[in-house]
Amino acid sequence: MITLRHLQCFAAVAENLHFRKAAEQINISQPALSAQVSQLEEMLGVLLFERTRRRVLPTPIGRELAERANAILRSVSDLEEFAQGSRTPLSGILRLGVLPTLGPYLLPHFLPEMRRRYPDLKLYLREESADRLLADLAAGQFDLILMSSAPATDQHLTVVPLFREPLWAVLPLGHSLAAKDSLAPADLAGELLIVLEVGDGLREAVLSLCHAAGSREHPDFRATSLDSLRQMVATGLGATCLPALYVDAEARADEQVVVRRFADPPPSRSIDLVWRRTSARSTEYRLFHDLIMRNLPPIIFDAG
Amino acid sequence: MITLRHLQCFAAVAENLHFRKAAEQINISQPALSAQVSQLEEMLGVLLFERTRRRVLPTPIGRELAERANAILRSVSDLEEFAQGSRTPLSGILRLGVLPTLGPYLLPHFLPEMRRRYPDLKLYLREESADRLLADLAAGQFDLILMSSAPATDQHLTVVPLFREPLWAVLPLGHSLAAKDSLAPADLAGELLIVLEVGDGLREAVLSLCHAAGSREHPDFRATSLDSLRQMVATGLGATCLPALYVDAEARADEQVVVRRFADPPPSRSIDLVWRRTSARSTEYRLFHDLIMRNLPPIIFDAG
DNA sequence: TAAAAATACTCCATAGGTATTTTAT
DNA sequence: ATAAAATACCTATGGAGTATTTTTA
Repeated sequence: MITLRHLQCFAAVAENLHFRKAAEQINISQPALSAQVSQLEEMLGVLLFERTRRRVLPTPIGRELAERANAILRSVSDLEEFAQGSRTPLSGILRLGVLPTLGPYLLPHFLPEMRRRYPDLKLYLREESADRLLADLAAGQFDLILMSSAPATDQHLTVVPLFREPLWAVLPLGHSLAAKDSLAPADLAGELLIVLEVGDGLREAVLSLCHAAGSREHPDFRATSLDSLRQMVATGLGATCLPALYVDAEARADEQVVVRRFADPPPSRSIDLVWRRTSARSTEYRLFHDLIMRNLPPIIFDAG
Repeated sequence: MITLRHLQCFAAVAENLHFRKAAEQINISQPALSAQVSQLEEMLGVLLFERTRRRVLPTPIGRELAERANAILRSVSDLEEFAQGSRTPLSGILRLGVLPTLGPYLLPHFLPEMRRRYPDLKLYLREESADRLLADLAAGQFDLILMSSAPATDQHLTVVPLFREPLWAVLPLGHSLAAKDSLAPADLAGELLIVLEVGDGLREAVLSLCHAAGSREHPDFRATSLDSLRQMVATGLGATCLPALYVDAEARADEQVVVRRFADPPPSRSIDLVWRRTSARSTEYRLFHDLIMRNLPPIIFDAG
């Protein structure tokens, strides 16, 4: 079997065109070097050098192979160097999974600082439902996920709470509740609330709010995205609750709907950062956590 | 030191995501495999896999490094394969040195068959003077040279005579000797012959002809290429002798000059194939020799 | 004769094997 | 209890060293 040692010896001789000098260069004895080179020639079935006592010359094949050997040795050095470089925190590739109702509204807040502080980090982003996020994290498709209400008891996971994201009431224009500055849950009594089709923390939070307030899920309409939810409210189908980061980014400027906050404590969903307990780079993920927290807009208050 | 074995073991685990299966794949025991992988992790200072008893997952760095490791292993296989392939005769690179007064007129004769029979041969051609050819052959810049009157006594060289190339007389239009069908050297008595500036067998042959015939080198003009020699004859500066392959290719069709052959035996220069005695591939060079000889035009007669 | 590579030989590092333990579900 | 990887320990291959021989200019 060919070893890197063979290639290293071969390359040294090809460079120095002299066995003794080559041996010195790589700090082995000349006989050891000779042995490696002849062994390589034996294995390849090819004469690599013309040897005369005066000079050592690579054969035509030897020249070609020397180039290839050097390329291989360089690749190995590169690999080592890459591994070395990867030890600097938050560099290399990080595959982050995130909820579709969270990613587009949270990420813009911290990505600028992330790029500034960790320019060597390549963030691969994919949006998935909560179920998929957990499954793909477990399967090794994600390194890290951002989700709502992560299962705190799973022994395989490390779950770090980030914050609670408040919900805001979103009403059609001219709705009677629009007159109030802030709402209590009970104000929603009797309302029909449009909720999301699939659960990602929002549906659950809104439903529990309904339960507390004596309001009901709209029997005919469900939405599959926050944008469509807002559109449906705008067309007067009913009211809904939307998460603060979304409201901040998209809904506040929409003049077709009215946005009202809840009186403290508002309904909210929890947002967590989750990784496999066995994952290396936990310390890096903590840095990631800190970076997100530093960049939260004032609309968010801390986890509790 | 990282070895290919390390990379092979690492790649196998990255592929199988299972130590025992990976060990089977590369025919070693599972503990040996584990040892190699942890040793590699130790050396790189990086965790390559997350190990749980249920599953083995590459870390982000591990994924990147696995790709690199695979690339390296592929390169090594390629190298071996290349060496294997190079054992077919006359394939790969062959650096051929040739005289400027010979190459352009001889090569077209055998290159077609060469390409046909040895399509994998890459012929690197460079034209140099005889001195340079010998020096660069000795220095390993050429694998093989085609020259005239190679030094037969040099112990470092293998010299194989190819053929003798006859010289033809080339005269200005209307020259008195143009009336004769073939010339004897003595016919040139009193003529002024234009000769080449540098020696590559031609100058010497022509000068010895002069000596025998009682003619003289032209005192005012010398040429540095066969084409300029012919031009100078065409402008009436004097007569000259040109080698058969050149005459065949270029001078015969020139209506500005008259070409006349010499009676047997004509003046001629010897053409030899030369390589370093220590060179591998001697048998290939013999094949090269045979191929040239098979493709000589009738104008040439064999070496003797 | 001298300079360089190849050979002879000895030694030891380590890759690899078998048996066993550890670990986590 | 089980499945998988890690650990312990032993063996033997072969890489590397020193001393010497061979080769050829």
